[in-house]
Amino acid sequence: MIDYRIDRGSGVPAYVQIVEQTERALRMGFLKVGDKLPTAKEVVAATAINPNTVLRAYRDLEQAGLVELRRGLGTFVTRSLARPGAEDDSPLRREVTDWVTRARAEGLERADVLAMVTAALDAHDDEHDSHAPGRPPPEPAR
Amino acid sequence: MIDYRIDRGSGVPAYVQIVEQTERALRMGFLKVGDKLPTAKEVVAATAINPNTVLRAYRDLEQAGLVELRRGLGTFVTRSLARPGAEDDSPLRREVTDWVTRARAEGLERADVLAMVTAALDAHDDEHDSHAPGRPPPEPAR
Amino acid sequence: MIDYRIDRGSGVPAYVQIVEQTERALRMGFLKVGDKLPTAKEVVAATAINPNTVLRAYRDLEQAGLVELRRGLGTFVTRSLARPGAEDDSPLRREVTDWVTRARAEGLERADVLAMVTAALDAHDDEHDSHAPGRPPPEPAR
Amino acid sequence: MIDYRIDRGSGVPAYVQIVEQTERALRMGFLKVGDKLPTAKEVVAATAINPNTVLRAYRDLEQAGLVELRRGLGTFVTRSLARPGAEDDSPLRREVTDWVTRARAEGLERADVLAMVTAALDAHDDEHDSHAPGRPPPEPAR
DNA sequence: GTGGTCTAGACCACA
DNA sequence: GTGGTCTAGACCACA
Repeated sequence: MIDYRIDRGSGVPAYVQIVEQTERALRMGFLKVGDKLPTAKEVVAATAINPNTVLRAYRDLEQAGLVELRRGLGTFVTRSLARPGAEDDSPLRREVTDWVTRARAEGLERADVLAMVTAALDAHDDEHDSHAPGRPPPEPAR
Repeated sequence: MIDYRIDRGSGVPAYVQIVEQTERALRMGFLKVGDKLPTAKEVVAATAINPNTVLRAYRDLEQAGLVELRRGLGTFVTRSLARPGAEDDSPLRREVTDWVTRARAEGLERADVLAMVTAALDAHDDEHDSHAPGRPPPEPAR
Repeated sequence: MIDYRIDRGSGVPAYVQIVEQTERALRMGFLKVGDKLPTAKEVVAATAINPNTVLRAYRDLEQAGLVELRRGLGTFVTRSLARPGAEDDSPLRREVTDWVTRARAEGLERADVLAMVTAALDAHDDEHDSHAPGRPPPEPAR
Repeated sequence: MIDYRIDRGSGVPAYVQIVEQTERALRMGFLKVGDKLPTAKEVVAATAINPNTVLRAYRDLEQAGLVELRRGLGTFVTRSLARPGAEDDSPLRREVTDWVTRARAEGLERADVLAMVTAALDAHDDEHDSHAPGRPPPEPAR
């Protein structure tokens, strides 16, 4: 069962953190179609956030077509975001695991690692089609 | 000069996005001590957000000891977060650039790439000291 | 400006009523792209429902791509649902106005009128393609 | 036998949908005094909702004086809502059937048709007695 | 001033 | 028991 962690000091709304963590789990295949998300009550017990906030996140996921809230039953995954290439035993996965291990061993913090990857993504997307999926295009000035 | 990109619709407050992007640039050494941040006016022109929002972010950065707001002059970096190991020409950088290129070539989206790295970080930190810097510790249940 | 009316005894959630009334106004062209919806405060003054409930409705409309919530500014229509054929001066409009007038004159209640139209729609859609847009297909038994 | 269709996703509670559909059938004369409603079991088979939900709706209809629940026998219509003017072969019925056919032929969706009729009703009732039966009076501001 | 998040708590819908 | 709506109120983000 997915284990949400809410970082209360990050400035990112709690419900956004739940949505993001759920989407990541879907992309990684950690959550599959039919899987049950934790009940609001369980999330409350684990994270000390309010059940309304959990439901707000689940509703957003529902409107994104990823889960279904069934009253009296629970919340269930209805769509996968799993990617070929991101499986547990794929070469890319093995490589990144290895790379992260070395980065951490060299003393880099979690934030350093994410900064390096983000920088690599930015550099890549600037060189290629800048409207690659996932990177928000620059906002036009109004 | 750092080029902020605000993703309205991400749910993350605009000022948080500015702070995060600035910190990443500091970690990567893209911004160095003495460098000038864009003026609020320039950011407004580039992102269509309100100058107050930019100043809010700069004040947060100032309180974190990273920049200094000099009235009438601008905002300047006062502390580096650059890491040995994250330099432009370090092996880790070359490897991650290469890895990202291959991941993108295999059709993975930006979000997939970030999900894979986050998963690798989570797995690593769970195996080692789970209170590694940067990863918020689990909240205690109340 | 659109004038919401909440029927508290209908069993239909208040936020759904706001969403439905807004969509109807968009379909009729009563609301156009760029138009401002009433502020939450104004709706509260007019309907005695809670501002959170209004915002819940506006958020749903935003996720449907119909409006944009701009903090500090208000909520604005971003997409029209206006239909050729439904304009104020179209033959269909004139005919239905006339028909409603006669139905009411014969003593039929609002609910009777809606029941007759719904019945006519059901009959029509059963004869033609039953998956015509707007009518939910029968749910498969599980 | 009346054929209930539950639109999950409409935001309208399932039991309200059953009540509304039953009332419409009574207004149209599709259901007459003495007619039997489907058993909860039959509705469950057709709609995949829980029998308790069906019973909840039937109890509401009973309290409205429209049906009677007879233990072991079933649920029976005890009162008609049929209206002169709404019969199958009335001029108003023929006209609305014709009008709906043309509206659909012009590409209008079910929701467009209902929006047009609702707009016509609103316009009519605003001009005449605004407390016409069936339209909820405006809520007084608090 | 306008929208946004979050909470606690009441009550409801559904299984 | 699980999700859903609504409220009042506190505090925040943004213009």
